Amino acid sequence: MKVLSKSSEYGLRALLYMVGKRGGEQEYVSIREMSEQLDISFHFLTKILQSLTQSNILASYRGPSGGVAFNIPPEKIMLSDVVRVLEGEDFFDTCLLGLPGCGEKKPCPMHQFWKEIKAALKHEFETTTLAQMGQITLDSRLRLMP
Amino acid sequence: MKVLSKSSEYGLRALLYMVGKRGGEQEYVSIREMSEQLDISFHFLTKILQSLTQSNILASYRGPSGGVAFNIPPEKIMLSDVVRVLEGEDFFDTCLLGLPGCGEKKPCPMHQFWKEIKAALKHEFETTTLAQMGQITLDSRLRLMP
DNA sequence: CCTAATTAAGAGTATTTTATCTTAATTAAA
DNA sequence: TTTAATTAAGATAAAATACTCTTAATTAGG
Ligand code: SF4
Ligand code: SF4
Repeated sequence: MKVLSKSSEYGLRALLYMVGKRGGEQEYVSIREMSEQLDISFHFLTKILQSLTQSNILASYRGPSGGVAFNIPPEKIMLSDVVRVLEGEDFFDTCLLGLPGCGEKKPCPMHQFWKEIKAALKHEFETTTLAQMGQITLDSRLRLMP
Repeated sequence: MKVLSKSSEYGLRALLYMVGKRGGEQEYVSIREMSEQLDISFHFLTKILQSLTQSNILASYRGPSGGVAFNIPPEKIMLSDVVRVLEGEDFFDTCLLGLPGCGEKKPCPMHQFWKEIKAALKHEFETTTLAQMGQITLDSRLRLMP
């Protein structure tokens, strides 16, 4: 059961790395550094973070000692914000069986159940911030989980 | 959020078609017929059903008026049985962030939540039978949902 | 026995996702 | 002002998934 694409996975890992890193404030974090620390393809990660920059979740700065930084404090960035950018707007609105147009009229026996699961997932993503995720996450997970 | 692969989607749709079809008993249903009625590639569907046959969920019969039939009554086939065959054994055992080895030691803030969601999903799939799904499903869904 | 209808099996193709490579633009610092 | 470090952007390639084609095996019925 693959919930998130590699893009989201890598994107989140990078964002969590950034949360863990910023001791004082808004310093630009090098994408190269992150790609090496997290063992993610540099160019791939660059693109992922680019789209987060274009969505104004991150700000970027080119040139030596450039990188990306939070454009919004991570206490205010919900996981759903990230996922919506990287997975698409309809991420929380799919049919369990992969069929289009979840029909309320004559639902299958899983419809109600799936509806609830989706709502729970959505709610959790919409109420969990990057900062919360970051609390425990940095080296205990990001580096050690292959 | 793509939960099931196309294989599972098509496989389930075919199985539900079969549930809806059998008026009396165990007649072999032609794969060609199903592929046309459900608008699924014949050869692709053949493979999917082949693996269900190899897993003894279905029985097959070659030659004129051959096809596939339930080897087990659909009242006793759980959705999880089908999904485990078509998606793999570890379908219900993945990490939300796509990282391997769900670690109980220092879990991220979503770990417990995701664990519960997974358990709920698993439970629902393990307690819902094909027959239950079939009750309402046949033409109201299978044909009309593109 | 012969033919047509069917599933089985495996090779081959197409599409999507994931990853890499190349070049351009920007910026700090020597 | 030159150089090196960096992100931006787009082309290309590899891998995974989804789908198609070809051939073989099986079986009912003429
Ligand atoms: S009724 Fe079932 S199959 Fe149809 S859209 Fe709802 S969950 Fe999906
Ligand atoms: S702690 Fe979070 S990221 Fe790690 S395995 Fe559990 S759910 Fe996945």
